[in-house]
Amino acid sequence: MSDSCFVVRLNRYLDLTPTEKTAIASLEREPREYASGNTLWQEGDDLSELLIVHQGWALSESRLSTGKRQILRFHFSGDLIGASGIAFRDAPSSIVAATDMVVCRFPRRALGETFIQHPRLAALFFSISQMESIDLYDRLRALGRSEGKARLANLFLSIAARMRAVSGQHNPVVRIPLTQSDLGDAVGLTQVHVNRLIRQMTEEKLITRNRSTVTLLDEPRLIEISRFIDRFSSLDSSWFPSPRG
Amino acid sequence: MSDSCFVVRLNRYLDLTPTEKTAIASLEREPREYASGNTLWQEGDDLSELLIVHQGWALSESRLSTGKRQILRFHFSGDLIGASGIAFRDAPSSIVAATDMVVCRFPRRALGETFIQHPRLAALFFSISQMESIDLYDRLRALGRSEGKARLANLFLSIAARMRAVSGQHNPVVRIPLTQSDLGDAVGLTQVHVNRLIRQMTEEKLITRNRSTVTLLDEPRLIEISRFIDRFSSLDSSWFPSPRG
DNA sequence: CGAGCTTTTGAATCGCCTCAAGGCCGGTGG
DNA sequence: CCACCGGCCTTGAGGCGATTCAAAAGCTCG
Repeated sequence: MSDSCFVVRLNRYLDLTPTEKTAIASLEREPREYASGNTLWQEGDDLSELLIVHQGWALSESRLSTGKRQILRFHFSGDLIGASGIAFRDAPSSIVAATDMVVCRFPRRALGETFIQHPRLAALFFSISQMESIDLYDRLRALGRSEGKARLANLFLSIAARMRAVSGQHNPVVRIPLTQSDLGDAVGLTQVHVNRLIRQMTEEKLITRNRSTVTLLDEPRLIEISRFIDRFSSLDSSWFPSPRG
Repeated sequence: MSDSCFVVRLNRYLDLTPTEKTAIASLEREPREYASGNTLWQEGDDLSELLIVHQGWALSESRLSTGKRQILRFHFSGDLIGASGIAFRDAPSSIVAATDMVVCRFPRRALGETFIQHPRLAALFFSISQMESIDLYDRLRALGRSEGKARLANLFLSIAARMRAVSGQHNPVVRIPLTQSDLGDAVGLTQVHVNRLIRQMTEEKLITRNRSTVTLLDEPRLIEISRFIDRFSSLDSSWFPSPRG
């Protein structure tokens, strides 16, 4: 049996034992497909399952009663979706497919069993969730304390960093299947202003963008503008319990 | 031995067994004191210990190279500080005492042992960290998609909600030992503008503020303005493993 | 009582928003 | 095969929210 995408993802941070791999793989239920634009679940829905992204992109978003939307996070291959709702019964945000997707389901109750049988995996889950918190810190700082151009630069760099961590390649061309509206809702700007900023950044030879690809032309300057810090490179597992089995 | 403040905090979400309580309490090392304004650690410092707030307020902050500051989180009694840095060796943010404080230290390695011995506690740690992620989602939404007055209203309400969850009391007067600069750095506004907004909100009889207390005069309207959602009331532990010992 | 914070207030400016209209491009149906 | 339609992108004009700079007026503590 070939490794599931979740195993591949977790294995990036830790050398999983065969037992651990089997344990994780056995949690994944049959995959399900969603077409681009579909809603996987909505804010407030009751969550009995978590999802693991097999293929495609999803984004979690939340709407204000004014109709405005904030995009909270992007989910790529190997990401666990819904963990942030595990402390509550209800989903804190909606999940929407940004491209066609394949996701595996993962029963929520199974998580408890995993915590007992595989403390090292529990530690890994905990660590990954902390990495995501740090990612949120960085975005908070970007939204709170930097202007439009820097916010966009930060967004492009952080998406690129995550994609590159998965692919292992360092390509200046990044596939970002988002409209200008989406970008705006992610960084707290209007679509119109995103358009103007992208034009400016193009004139300054920082990036180019067409359709769903963004090319990072001048990464050093993008990093300088946005004070981007790449967090996703390594994980400190020195405090983890030792593996079983 | 009386319950440590960390036990009290965790016990709010789960009925801890005596064994679990002992396990947690034994992790806490001798307390240490910090005066208001002191820095407990700085962005980039090597973290070998986590801290638990015994008394007082701390805030985690991060500085841009422009000198601007973003306050990322507030830490109250019972909060675990530094978990977000556990995935890495280095602290992602600085911690500063907002009042005089007493904190207990908690060796990072001990966390691994706890995960083995007490899977239910591991699940609880995981859940609490997810609650904090959701809190970050809410702040991200506030910073990205609402204007100044709503951001401040949101901040005041969320601090009040957390304080009330600890105290069990519902008092309109909330002690918030922060300057206008601090408030600005938390919600992404300048001190000057925070001042003007507070004056407006005072004129509209939404709040009053002097020194380090804020009085919430009209909570329904504050909630309406800011679309505040109180997340910290309950925890879903239905998926937790059963207790040992 | 003075030093050093915090707060208050004004004036000018800028970043971003809203409203609005038009252009592009791909897909669908006649 | 072309006409049309709906999403997306582009661009302009005007306005508002928030910033910067600046200066003065409390507070608090030694």
